[in-house]
Amino acid sequence: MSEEPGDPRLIFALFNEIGIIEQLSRAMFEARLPKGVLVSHFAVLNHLVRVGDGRTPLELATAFQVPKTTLSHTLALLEKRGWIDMRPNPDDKRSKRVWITAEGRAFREDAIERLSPDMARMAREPVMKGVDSLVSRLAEIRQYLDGVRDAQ
Amino acid sequence: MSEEPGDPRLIFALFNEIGIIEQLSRAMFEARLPKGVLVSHFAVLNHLVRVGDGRTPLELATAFQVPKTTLSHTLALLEKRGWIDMRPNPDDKRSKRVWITAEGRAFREDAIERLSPDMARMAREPVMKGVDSLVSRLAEIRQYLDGVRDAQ
DNA sequence: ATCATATAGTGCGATATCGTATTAACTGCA
DNA sequence: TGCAGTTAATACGATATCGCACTATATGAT
Repeated sequence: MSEEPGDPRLIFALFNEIGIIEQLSRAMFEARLPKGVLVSHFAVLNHLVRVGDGRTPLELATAFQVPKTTLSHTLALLEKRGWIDMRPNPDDKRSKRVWITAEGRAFREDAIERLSPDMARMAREPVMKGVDSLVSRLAEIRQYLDGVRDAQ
Repeated sequence: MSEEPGDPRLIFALFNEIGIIEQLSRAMFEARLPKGVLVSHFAVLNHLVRVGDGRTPLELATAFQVPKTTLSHTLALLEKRGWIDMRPNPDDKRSKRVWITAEGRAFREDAIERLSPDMARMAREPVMKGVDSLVSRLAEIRQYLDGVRDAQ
């Protein structure tokens, strides 16, 4: 009656494919972004627009699942470039809140313009057919992994 | 008659999920590996065993889709730790061939032992049901991206 | 055979990522 | 209220990643 257990090697294979695709997509994105701008930079700005700004650094680190020191570094860079403002968090004096500036928004829009042709081209490829269910599937796995991690 | 084009935002979402899962899985793997050993180190040793050693550094860099300077750095570390040998390539005096040592094999086996319980546990999770078709799907996309990249 | 061009690997410098430790502020309980 | 333990952010140091440039060697055209 119990479920047939899957092959552990398939889990290895899954993360292997994901690692290589991550590598390829990152290289592809960064080839389109202006020199010196990495996906990690763009991702923060994009998140601030899509999810809304006024987040704390820790909230952002959790969202991206990166150590908070990594995010601290990224935020310092974005602030130096004038793309975000970090202001004190009135609710917690240890903390801050991150706001995207007009320049940050403009940069993000420009970056999306640069990336869109590739995205649109890929979206038309037969290999991407039914990608919505693939994304759902990956989202489930991501949520599961999130949960496992939090449980540690 | 033409195919309905997919939504470019789904492609963004796809790479976003993949990026986060990569981050999570890497953190999880590295938590199990001995201190100072990264997934990038393990991946090279694993590849040398699975695909066979005697590869050139460039072949390895291509397999992992990382810049050759990155791999050069990794190989230097693995050699310093005694896990690989780099010998001249008799077919091309510019080049080298990479051989895994007995210590390298032993380390890889030990690493797999450390990782296996997690893999086995995940393989039993309902969320991983049908993961074989997911892996196939990702492999197709990876191959497509490889091709696009080579065409540049 | 010569030479222009391409390729394999690495040195170097810039930056990213991450773990550890530190500081300041918060929280909960005596 | 006071204090112990927790938490948010960051400084710092170690290492990873990557682009650029360089050297040695290979290749292909004449």
